Amino acid sequence: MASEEAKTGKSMDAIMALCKRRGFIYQASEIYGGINGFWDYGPLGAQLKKNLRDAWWEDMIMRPCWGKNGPNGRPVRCVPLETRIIQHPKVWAASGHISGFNDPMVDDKETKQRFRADHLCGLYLREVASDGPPIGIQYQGFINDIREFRAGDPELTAVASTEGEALELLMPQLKKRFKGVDVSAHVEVEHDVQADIYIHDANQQRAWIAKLKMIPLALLKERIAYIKSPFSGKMGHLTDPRQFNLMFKTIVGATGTEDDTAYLRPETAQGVFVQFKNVVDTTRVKIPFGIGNTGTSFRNEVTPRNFTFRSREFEQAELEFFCHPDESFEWYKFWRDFRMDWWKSIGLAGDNLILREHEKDELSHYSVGTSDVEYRFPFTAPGFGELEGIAHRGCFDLTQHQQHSGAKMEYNDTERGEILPNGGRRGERYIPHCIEPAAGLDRGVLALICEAYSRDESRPSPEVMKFHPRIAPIKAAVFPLVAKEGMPEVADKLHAELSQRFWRQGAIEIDEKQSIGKRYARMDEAGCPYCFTIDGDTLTNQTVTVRDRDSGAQERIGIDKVAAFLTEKIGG
RNA sequence: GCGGGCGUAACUCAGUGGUAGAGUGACAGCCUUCCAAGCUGUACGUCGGGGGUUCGAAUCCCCUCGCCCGCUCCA
Repeated sequence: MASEEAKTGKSMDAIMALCKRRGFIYQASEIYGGINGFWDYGPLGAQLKKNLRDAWWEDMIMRPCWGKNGPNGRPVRCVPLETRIIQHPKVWAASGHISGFNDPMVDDKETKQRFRADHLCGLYLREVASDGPPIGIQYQGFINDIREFRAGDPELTAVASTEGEALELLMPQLKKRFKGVDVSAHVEVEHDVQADIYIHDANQQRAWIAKLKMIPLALLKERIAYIKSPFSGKMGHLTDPRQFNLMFKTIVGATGTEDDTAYLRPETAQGVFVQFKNVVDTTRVKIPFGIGNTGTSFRNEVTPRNFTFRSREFEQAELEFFCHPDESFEWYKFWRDFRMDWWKSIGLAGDNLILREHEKDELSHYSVGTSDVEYRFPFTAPGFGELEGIAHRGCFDLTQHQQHSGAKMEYNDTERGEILPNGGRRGERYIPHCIEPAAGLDRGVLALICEAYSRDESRPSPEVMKFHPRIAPIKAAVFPLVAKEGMPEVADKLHAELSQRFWRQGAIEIDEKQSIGKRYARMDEAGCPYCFTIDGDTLTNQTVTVRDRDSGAQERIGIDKVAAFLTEKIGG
């Protein structure tokens, strides 16, 4: 805790206490003891999150990139879409989520590649010296090699779902090792769980050298440190096999059985890919264009922790931006940079926000580029936690769905191809590439809260939530300095006027209870940026004081200028 | 998943076998002409939950749930 504060100046315990006390975030099902990995938003948190979601929607869909041109020199075009949490189970088979997340998985710690533990095949090389048929002298060299390996430890490994596949993958390596010996011709697949591999000497004498087997889970668990990673080729680079059940199962239909199993989506993106063809066919969009989709997703996180950071139910704001393959890298860079600017614009400016380009070996097999927008949360400091990933997904997803569903995902680009005699274009058919800026709204809210939280011991109310005015859940408060001499009536009138004008953006509060200092303090904790106070002078000269949350400074403005002042500060 | 810590009022916490407390906050009233001021009063407790030991459990024991931290992990 102490080190946490030293690094960010902020205590997560204090932030969580404030979130509870002021109604930003509550534990889900708290009166029943809570439920692991789920959190609810209180009134202020719900409004804060709505403001964040609205900001995303406005800046990504309604007026993409604040009206800036894309790398093609034309305005960025995006349309919204709303797809279901529950999709046909085949969607998740096509996307790879079911196979990827329902079986014991092993990761290569170095290359970050993950694979099913039961797909790890290994060649077990035997102790040739102890038994087995004699082998010609010309092979002495590799026999010595073989002796270096202990029986039972897979020497060569591959990831494949059948032995046939594994053999294909491993044979080139075997040939390399047994240079000059024709190994492949003498592979005998005995049955579908293992294969024996032989070599032949010059006299056609056969010698058994290895057994290819799926590595049993028990062995994997016990000897994981001694098994070479099929990716890095090094021992000790594989994690223990672990059961991942990241997909949330559910059953569709009132009388449904296991046969009616469906899944709650782990990401909103697949709904967009699945409807890509419909959007193209029915809305006159032209590539390049984006499809945005916000909504709730579910993952059975292995370790939900760090307040709301890794919740099992969370909301995403994802844009799938489709473009021609040749232009995809330009768009990738464009979106990466814009998304960084966007987070800065709503208050995450400064050293706590970074853009991190993934290393090559960190990338998914289909991605040519991925960046994370990361925030230094108090609980990640001095490190950072991911807010948004901007991924170049290539044509992977559309291709997967084309293969699994049989639906053509090709786009007919009528602005490309050779020029025809009539001046038109022949057109070009291709599966578009996709750039995906995928933001976590709940993580965004948490980052905004952490960034906003500040303590100033010199103030009578030390805790202040310094939200950017655009996302602050309470936009303004109106106070009569004292609850008499006609001030409450003037305050009521101003409050009604401001509410009428700004209700879309957030709450406008009014408060006449207790001392003025206490009322300012309450608003500081809630993150309300501006307080307007009606005092004795108001009654004579029609001015009010505006108190700035962050500085505590006051200025006087005409009561009829308050709405204009707020418009300038909070937009709208 | 492993290890450690914690769980008592809305918040922060005291209470280690004998009548559940304090400060803050909230609410109401008085007062108050700019920063959690003062006075009076009020409300708020499954002591995380369940079981056990005991004449008696917030307190001791067992189980369980939740949160935090470290390791691990985060497609």
